[in-house]
Amino acid sequence: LKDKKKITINDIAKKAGVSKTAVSFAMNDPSKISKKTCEKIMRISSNLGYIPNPAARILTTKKTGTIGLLLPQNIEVSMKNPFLSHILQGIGSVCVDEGYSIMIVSPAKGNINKYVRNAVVDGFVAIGLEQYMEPFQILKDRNISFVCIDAASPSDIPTVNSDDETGAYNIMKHIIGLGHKNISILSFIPALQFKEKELSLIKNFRLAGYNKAIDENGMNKTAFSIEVHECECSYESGYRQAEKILTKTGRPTAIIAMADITAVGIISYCKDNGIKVPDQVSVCGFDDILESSIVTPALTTVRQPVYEKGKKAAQLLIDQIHGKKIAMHTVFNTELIVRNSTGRIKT
Amino acid sequence: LKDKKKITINDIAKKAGVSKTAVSFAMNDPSKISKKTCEKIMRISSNLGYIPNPAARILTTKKTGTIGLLLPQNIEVSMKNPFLSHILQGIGSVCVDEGYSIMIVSPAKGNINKYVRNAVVDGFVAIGLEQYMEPFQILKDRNISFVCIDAASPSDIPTVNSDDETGAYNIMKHIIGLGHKNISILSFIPALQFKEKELSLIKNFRLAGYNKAIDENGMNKTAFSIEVHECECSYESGYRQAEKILTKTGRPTAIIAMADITAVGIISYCKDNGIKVPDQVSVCGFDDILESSIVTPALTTVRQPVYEKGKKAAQLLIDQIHGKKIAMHTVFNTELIVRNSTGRIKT
DNA sequence: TTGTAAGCGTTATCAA
DNA sequence: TTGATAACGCTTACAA
Repeated sequence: LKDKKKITINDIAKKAGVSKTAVSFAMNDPSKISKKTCEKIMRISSNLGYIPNPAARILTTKKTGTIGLLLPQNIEVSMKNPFLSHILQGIGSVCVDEGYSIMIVSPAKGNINKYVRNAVVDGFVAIGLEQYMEPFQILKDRNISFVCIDAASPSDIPTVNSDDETGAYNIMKHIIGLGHKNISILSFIPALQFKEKELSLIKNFRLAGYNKAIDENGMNKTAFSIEVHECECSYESGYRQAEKILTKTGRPTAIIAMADITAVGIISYCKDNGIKVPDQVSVCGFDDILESSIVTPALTTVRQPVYEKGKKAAQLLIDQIHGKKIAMHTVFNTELIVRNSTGRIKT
Repeated sequence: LKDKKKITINDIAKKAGVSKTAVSFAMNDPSKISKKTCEKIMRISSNLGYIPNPAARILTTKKTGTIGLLLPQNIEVSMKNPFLSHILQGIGSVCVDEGYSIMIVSPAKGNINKYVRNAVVDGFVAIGLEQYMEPFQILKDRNISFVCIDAASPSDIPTVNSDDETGAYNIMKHIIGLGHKNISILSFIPALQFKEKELSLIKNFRLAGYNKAIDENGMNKTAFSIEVHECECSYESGYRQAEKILTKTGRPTAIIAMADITAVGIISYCKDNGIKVPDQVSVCGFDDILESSIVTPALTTVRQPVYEKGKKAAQLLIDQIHGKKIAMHTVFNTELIVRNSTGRIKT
């Protein structure tokens, strides 16, 4: 840690009375040297505890054996949403098979560009990264492979998405069908700065889906009172937002969250404050994470294959790194899951 | 991605008619060159989209700006336990402030040593890593800083632990106090291979705690029927284990899991199969994750400060990397949280 | 089979 | 303020 000097390939070569080449071969491709030499080298390097310097190796091989997961929100905030756990499980399932490690690259000290630049990875899976965002250009400049999840990069970059608009449409249709007209939507907080304007597309697709359901309903649009709030995707934020929304007069009879974990927070607030779900307020979400089926009442939501999205993105990325031809745009279907947190409006 | 050749510091130097040194200064410490030169260099490198090669930089600076999180189980399995989300949030909270990225280092292709060797990091936070395990020696050989969570490394390595024995003691005392005598314990699955023998200390500490409560109870030990099963820390495994345990004759009246997520899976199994918790079987866990207070009935458990453990470990690691003197062994207290999933045995 | 030597792309040293 | 030049530690043609 302190004094003990780091052992290098030179030390081993010297001690073994061979060249650096021999040592390198012994470590990487023993077939290229005699068994005897190899054994001697391995014995010595083992005794001295020689570990090849990873950075030096990467500098020449140009292979890191790790992929980056690029997140628009800082890691602490990101991990508050179990959505990310499922993404990570999906990515992980591929990495375990393919032999890659995962590096989480996200804003720190109010800056993400630096970390995108410096990450020692072979490629990135990026969540919610649009082409207007700075990291997008950095990845281009780095000339590195990447795959986008939940983004609409209409460029030469592979994307993995869910059919957000249809999912949103279906759940709003469900809510309207239950007679709700006073509805609060809990949307996302804009993450990375845009060069141009605000147009987080996943959010817009969902809003479009919600609106479509309202428009198609046949009723006069003015019959509805729809409010959109921005909310961090976390249990605590859902809880707090519920307090804000539900203590006002003229409170909504239904809350549609864009993330299940937010909806779970809302349900907890209701429980703690004697508000009956769904009798007094219907609550629903988006994702279908584990927590949604655990909570009581179980959450009505739009299921999207989160694990599969992570898995698909990672597989695409690694195939791309390996120089394979890959599909450019993958869209997964969603499914409306009706459980017990939504119900017909009481008159 | 394909042909477009990577732009290096040489390209910029040539184009700007300056030395590599000047370019390096412009990127890293503009105060060392004239404003005019700097601007010219920055303009050119911006136009060409120059990003310094991270590996090359690290090779000379010997600083990576990332810390490794070393997990004994593969990432997919590890992420099934929300425990890890909380650890990551804690580590993340420090990294956001200190400007570090996180790399997850875990077994892949049935091998972890390779990844521990090759990880480009400034240090590690290791979970459940005992000194008898191979990665421990690799970290030593790498001469790299590391901090262990949930391990008893009685060496010169800093550790962060909970008082597992007391926590386990308290919950077993609670269960015994409710009259239970036929009890199943769901322990961990051994992860990394040991050089010597199996002695995952966190597991042993907890078992010791459970046993202590039984011994102190004053009753004849033969009055008890205690079974210990090994179980992966996941919802699904809990669910499946519940099926195995609860469909046997002479089934236990109480199940003590060493992880909350396992207990949550058990409760779900019971719900799905008409087994009343806690009337027919009491269920409790360890950790106190978010899911434990969401599930119905809410889970009786031992709270340990998971987030704080991650935070503390990361802070210790980064302080150590920065050359500060740090505390060697941190132990957090636990707290028995009695909720509704445990109850007095029905006669 | 083994060794020499040339990169790899930075940063750091030290004159100029 | 600048710019050669020497590390940094490894891999890999190419020679021997």
